[in-house]
Amino acid sequence: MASNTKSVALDHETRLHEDDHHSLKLWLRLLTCSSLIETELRGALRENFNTTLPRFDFLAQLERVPDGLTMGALSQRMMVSGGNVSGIATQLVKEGLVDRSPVPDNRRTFIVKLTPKGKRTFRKMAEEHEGWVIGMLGHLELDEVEQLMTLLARVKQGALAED
Amino acid sequence: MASNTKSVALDHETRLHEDDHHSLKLWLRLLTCSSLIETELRGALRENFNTTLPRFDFLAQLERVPDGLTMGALSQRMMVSGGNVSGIATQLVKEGLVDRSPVPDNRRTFIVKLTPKGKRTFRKMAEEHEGWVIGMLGHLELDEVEQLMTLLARVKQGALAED
DNA sequence: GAACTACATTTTAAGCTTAAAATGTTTTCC
DNA sequence: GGAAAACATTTTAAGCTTAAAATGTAGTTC
Repeated sequence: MASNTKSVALDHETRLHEDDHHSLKLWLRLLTCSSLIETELRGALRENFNTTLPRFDFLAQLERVPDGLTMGALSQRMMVSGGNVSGIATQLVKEGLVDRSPVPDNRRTFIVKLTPKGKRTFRKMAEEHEGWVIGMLGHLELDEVEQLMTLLARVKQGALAED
Repeated sequence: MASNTKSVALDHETRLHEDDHHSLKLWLRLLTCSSLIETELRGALRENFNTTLPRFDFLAQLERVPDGLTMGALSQRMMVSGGNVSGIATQLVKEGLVDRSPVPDNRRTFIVKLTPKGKRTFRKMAEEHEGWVIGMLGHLELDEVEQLMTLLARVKQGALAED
């Protein structure tokens, strides 16, 4: 017996001091959780589909909006800089998964949308992707998930207010 | 009246469908929260101290351990690849904030530790850093933080089990 | 309508990050 | 003790990411 079930993982939280503020403890636990999940998803996407998380994210946002999105809207939704989206778009267009075309009324803007190939490719990936996420979070009870969603909404609120 | 308090933020969650699995919804809310906080902290570190989050993280881990850490231990705690830590170490050594020296008994390993200058520099940054984090998370009640810590421990557990 | 300002996007330069290969060291195992 | 495996770190190449500058377009204001 005596298998030590206490978590002794080495992660962001290791840097905490006993007397650090609870906000800091919370932040580092949050960061540890998202780092773990992100690393797992990135690896799975690479091994199974030879692609990356930002590319997947890009396609995921577009799949939700059949009429497409402007570069700026996509940048907001992906929570990354405009320049970043620009580069990823260029690649996905070259790979034939995405179409980027000008709009008639405003020559500054471009609309990106999935091509049929992009839709097919994304759907295959999305199915497995969901499975990986459930593999990591599916052990939580439904009421635990609900509590988390509510509490994280409060976190989001506070983080957004800080701008 | 009638100010719409409902969040209409554009973020990772925008890509969700109504009928997506609750695990996926939870993951995207978690990711949105850490993206928001990370972006805020990155910007504040740059504006106030002309430094970056990974550099700060590196120093923070070392400050916790006066005797220093091996490159490998640091890599685990920062949750990034060894090569990544290697590059950051080279910079911080050049800036005089960190000392990287061989250990006598094992010529493969290196121990990194803060220099006095590194300690001073870090402490100045850490104080403000804590303030920024409290600015974003301090509005949560103590019992909300406790619930989050418990629930996120469950998330962490599930994400770790997936290896 | 000319000048100014704001906007949408792309480009650029610098730094972060990873996976994989390379290097050098230590341990294991016959 | 020599070969093979494991280990710790660094290097490399490719891709991600950002802030800031550049480009081109639209709106505003006098």
